[in-house]
Amino acid sequence: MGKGEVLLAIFRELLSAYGPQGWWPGESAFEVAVGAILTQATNWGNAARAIANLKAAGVLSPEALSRLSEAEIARLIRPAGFFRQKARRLRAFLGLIGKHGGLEGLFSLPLRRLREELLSVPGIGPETADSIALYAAGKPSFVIDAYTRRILSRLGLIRGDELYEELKRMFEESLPRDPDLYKEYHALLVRHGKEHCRARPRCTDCPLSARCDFVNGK
DNA sequence: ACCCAGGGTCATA
DNA sequence: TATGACCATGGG
Repeated sequence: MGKGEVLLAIFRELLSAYGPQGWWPGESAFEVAVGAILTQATNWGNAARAIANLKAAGVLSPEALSRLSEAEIARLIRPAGFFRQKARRLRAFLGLIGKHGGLEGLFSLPLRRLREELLSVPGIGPETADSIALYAAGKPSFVIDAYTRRILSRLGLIRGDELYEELKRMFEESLPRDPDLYKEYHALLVRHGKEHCRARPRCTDCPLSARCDFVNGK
């Protein structure tokens, strides 16, 4: 079985074990993009509180949020943690949106350019850029995170020290270029990581145990 | 009293 | 290139 087929098989096994994750049910593309920044190194529940605050304040749109100062944004998103940094990052992102005449303009760019533009924003790195491109813009851009790296590493499919872009390329070359597949796969990897593949190995059995080097004592 | 969470940046070496 | 410090809240 080639690596591509293995990755597809793993996807089917995870989907069968956990079911569809229904990730990122934002009411707008902007809300989803804001969520991608707010959830950096932060529990989603905390990011969701911050989003609820923005919504309650009626500023969950590029136009409305742009009228707030950095300090005002910081106050609203406080539950998300790192709130001063994230307020600055949100304002930087708003700057990019303005530069392209709105979110529609930005998201109508070809994926490669959209990714470059997102990465040019201070505070938006590879994972956040891919999360926005995939979950907010609906483009086929696979998201790599710490869970993905750890899971593949435990399965013996990678060494673990590969560069972000390298792992991203591996998934994208192995899978059909389908945004919905990318979304579900990443969400399933996070779900599986939380439940069975923490930093401290303590699992003895899981949906992927047949493939797992750790469980099999290697 | 820890540990951790859907990262990224910057200063060092 | 590669570590370490830093950012900060809330839940388990």
